[in-house]
Amino acid sequence: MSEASIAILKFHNLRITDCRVHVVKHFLEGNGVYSQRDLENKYRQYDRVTIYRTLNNLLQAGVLHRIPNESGMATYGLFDQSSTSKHRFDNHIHFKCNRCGQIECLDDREVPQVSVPKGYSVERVNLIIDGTCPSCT
Amino acid sequence: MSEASIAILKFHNLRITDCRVHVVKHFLEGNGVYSQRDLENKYRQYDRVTIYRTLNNLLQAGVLHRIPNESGMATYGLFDQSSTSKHRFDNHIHFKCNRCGQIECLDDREVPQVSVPKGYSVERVNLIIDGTCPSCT
DNA sequence: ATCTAAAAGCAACAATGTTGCATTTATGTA
DNA sequence: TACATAAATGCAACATTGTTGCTTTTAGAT
Ligand SMILES: [Mn+2]
Ligand SMILES: [Mn+2]
Ligand SMILES: [Zn+2]
Ligand SMILES: [Zn+2]
Repeated sequence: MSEASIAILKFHNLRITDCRVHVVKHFLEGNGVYSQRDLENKYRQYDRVTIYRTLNNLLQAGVLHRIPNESGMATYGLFDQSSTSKHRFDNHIHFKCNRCGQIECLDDREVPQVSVPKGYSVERVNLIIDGTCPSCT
Repeated sequence: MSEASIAILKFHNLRITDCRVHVVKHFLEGNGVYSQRDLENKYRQYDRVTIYRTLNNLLQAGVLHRIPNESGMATYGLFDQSSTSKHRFDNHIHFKCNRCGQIECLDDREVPQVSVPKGYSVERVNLIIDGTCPSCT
């Protein structure tokens, strides 16, 4: 599956490097949400600073998004890469299981319309749902 | 305004100490959301560990709640203390201004009903809106 | 006034984020 | 293919935040 990974990097005008290919591949295959820690553990061959910078690069390029997290450790998810997806550059729902800790993107769900007080303008909406996932029920 | 602060601590069966009174007072007066850093800067007379533990105590007692934040720094807000508030122990909306960085609780807004895929159960919903606040428009 | 559990202060350490710099590498061009 | 150059990597160093253990101090009950 390096092909898909490389294609994504090329599409975003990023140089093809081993670390980037591996990281994107990890997101593509896992279909989940990962912290820098997760990637460091998986790919010991790269310096943690390289992974840190890789994540930042992918974030800035719009390949990944960062997910707000009350634990204080940043987590990252792949943007839905299909051009038809409404959620590509859009609002987003995440589900966090309070049992196993797993965070998932619910890409297929619509973020409900929200109203804000007069004077506020909305740029992005992050909806984070806590609860129990199917595997932990 | 120490009175209100002390009343809250008593209500939650917490000992009345200078640090706790100051911290709760800060939240009461500011009506905003603050990080440990903010409180350390404001109240230099307390050790940062004391403020850290104070925040944790208030969190556990249910005086404060912690707000998910993609920056990786924990932020805290006061729970609406009015007993009639629907949001006292409930779901919650926060607004973060991308210009000035200020985070606010929108206590008077309802969190919209959300549907999750089959097999998932919802315990809590956090809605974080990014945009521009009235002062920065 | 005394007692005791709780809180505060201090030192130490862990985890994560961040930057500077020398070296290596990817990629466009001759 | 070889070369030039900007970008990426690895490594060291440091900043910030979170966390714990232990001793001293203190709040609140008796
Ligand atoms: Mn996501
Ligand atoms: Mn709040
Ligand atoms: Zn689970
Ligand atoms: Zn603002």
